[in-house]
Amino acid sequence: MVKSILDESCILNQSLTLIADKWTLLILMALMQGTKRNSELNRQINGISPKMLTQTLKTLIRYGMIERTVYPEVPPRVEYTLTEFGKSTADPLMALLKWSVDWEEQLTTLYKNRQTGLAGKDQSATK
Amino acid sequence: MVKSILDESCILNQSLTLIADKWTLLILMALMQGTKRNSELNRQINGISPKMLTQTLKTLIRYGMIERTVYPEVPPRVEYTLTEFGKSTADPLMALLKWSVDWEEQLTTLYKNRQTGLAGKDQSATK
DNA sequence: CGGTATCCTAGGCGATACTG
DNA sequence: CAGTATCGCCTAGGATACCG
Repeated sequence: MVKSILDESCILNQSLTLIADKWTLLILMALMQGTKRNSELNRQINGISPKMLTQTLKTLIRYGMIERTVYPEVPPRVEYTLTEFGKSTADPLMALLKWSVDWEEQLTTLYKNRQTGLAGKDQSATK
Repeated sequence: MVKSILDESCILNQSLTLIADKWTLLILMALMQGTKRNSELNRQINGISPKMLTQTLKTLIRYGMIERTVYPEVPPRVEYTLTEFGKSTADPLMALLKWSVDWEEQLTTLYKNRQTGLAGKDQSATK
């Protein structure tokens, strides 16, 4: 009997709307290791653009999931740290990581074969 | 020592690209209860449009996460079931559900206050 | 009922350039 | 180095209407 799942689906819907985002999750995951600077995150998160980094960080600050600390130094230094709320995402995130590793083969294959465009679309323009 | 997280971040990136989608996760979650019909899913998943339902189901079939069964009856009946691969998402999904319930208050507040537009934007047009 | 096809708009997101 | 602002593509995804 898993009826409760559907009862909760509304909450799930909300949480997914808020954080079910690739960059959001990747940033949270990266910060699980501890405080990091903007440039570190930029380097470690494969493929994120500076714009999306800053933007997502700001959102996470609004959410109260991370904290921003500015050090008044000459070469400016800003550090980001997880709050307790942010840290609380560790459980689902680790479960997801484990799953990703367990199914790595399928996932990699799917990733490579994933469609750039849409299902029945003409692919002649596949640059 | 959590270095491995970053080493795996590429796989995480891949899996997130594939399934870190609100509707995808909601559908998987709904099917955890067992086989379901199109209309059932449509009813139980809060706010999904028929188009997104069909589209996401098709993607999940391509991924090999669900199976589609057609019953050649007069009022057509089609059922969707999780494959083993699909079922394997139960762990991360349940962890996420638990987290959502644990932090329900914050999430609901954030959800209500979430911005429709962008950060520093003019909100005079907030319809 | 289940699914497809078309239209159409908001906004995600990269690229680029500029401030402190 | 950290961050903002601007432009512009291009896609997600809702609304609507039509087939088997």
